[in-house]
Amino acid sequence: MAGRAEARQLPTTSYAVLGLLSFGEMSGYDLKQFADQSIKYFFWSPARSQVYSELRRLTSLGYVTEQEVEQERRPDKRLYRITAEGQQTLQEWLGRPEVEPDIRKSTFLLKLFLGKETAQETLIAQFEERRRQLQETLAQFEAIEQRIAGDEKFFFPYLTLRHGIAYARSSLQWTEEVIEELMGSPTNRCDSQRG
Amino acid sequence: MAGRAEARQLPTTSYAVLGLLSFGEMSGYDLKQFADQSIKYFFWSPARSQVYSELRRLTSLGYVTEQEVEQERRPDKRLYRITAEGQQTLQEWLGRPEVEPDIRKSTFLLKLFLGKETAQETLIAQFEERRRQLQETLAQFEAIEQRIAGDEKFFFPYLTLRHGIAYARSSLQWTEEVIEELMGSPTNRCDSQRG
DNA sequence: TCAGCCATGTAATGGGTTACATGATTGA
DNA sequence: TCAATCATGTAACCCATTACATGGCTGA
Repeated sequence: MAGRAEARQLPTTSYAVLGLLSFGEMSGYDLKQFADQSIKYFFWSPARSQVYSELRRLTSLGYVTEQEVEQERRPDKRLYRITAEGQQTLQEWLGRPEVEPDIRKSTFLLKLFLGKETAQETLIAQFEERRRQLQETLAQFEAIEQRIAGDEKFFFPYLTLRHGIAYARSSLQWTEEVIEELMGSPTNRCDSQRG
Repeated sequence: MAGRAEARQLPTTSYAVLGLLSFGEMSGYDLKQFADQSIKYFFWSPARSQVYSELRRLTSLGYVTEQEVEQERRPDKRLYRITAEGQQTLQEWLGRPEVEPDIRKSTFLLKLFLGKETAQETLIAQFEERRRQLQETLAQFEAIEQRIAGDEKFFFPYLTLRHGIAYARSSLQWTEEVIEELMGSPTNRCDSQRG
């Protein structure tokens, strides 16, 4: 079953799921929660339905096995465990030398790019909201940092966290600089309200 | 035609196209090139086919008009121009107060998160490649900066560029710190080759 | 009583990519 | 001669989201 020859390559998302399962046996529900507390910040926050269909695919490929668990006071669940073949597939992927560039989608920066079409007060208000969000994120990250810093078990997650913190700080600084610039120039460039 | 009542809301990508057209009349081909030199870095690098289908949609909604242009030494082309209704739709979108969080997808950080499954030399090699890419990007950005700094016409694009530069620098610094840490600890944490 | 957690799924839709298709002109 | 640029499109595929569907337990 699942001979490796016909293996058309998997989407990155599949490796993400496989990777999360390398931390231990989980249900689909657990997996979604785990993702939302970790890789969501730099990779992926899956829809519930996708988690379950992804797990079915990995099962059919022989990369994970499922085990039904009956519970009394909770709905029954299925626990998924990575197989040796899954481990091997995961490590092969991790070991590939190419480094793919990041994908980013920032509606905020898109709107800024088109800022000439926007009223200045509106833009400033959006920047202030952005600043608030960044401060919130940064605070969350720093709280997590305190919990896991120095813990060998979370060494690699900790490194990604530090990346997030560095980004939040630098982005925050840029935000504050731009707010000052926008406020310092009283309606100088284009008051483009024509509607 | 295109009464606004039935307007089910557009995907962000449509506003991106509309926004690029607010810089002036263009063909689909031009638009793709423009995107690849600007918003690609923080929002979107479209497939050719998507550009054309997006333009057809905007045309059918009345937000842009197309004009066929015959050329002698080049294939004929269609030039697209934003309409007053398109302008209005764009500005309405730009003016919305909510600030959507960014979406990021970094395969690199995902692999780092799962670093316990990876051989240390492999990880270091990937980091060095990452550093190289970041240096390259940074150099490109700084070259663009020299071209457009101070130009009123590109004030808002310039702000987004500065964001990109700040990010590249901070990310580069983090990268170098981690490389040193990974090299400084000679195979200390988990030599996890079990395959 | 009511929100929120636990737990899993199906169906419909659509955004976006890849592959396929065409073909003239320009410059190395 | 061969690659690159200019220029537009169709068809197939699929990843991913949203909406719909179910239902018991826990704690405020």
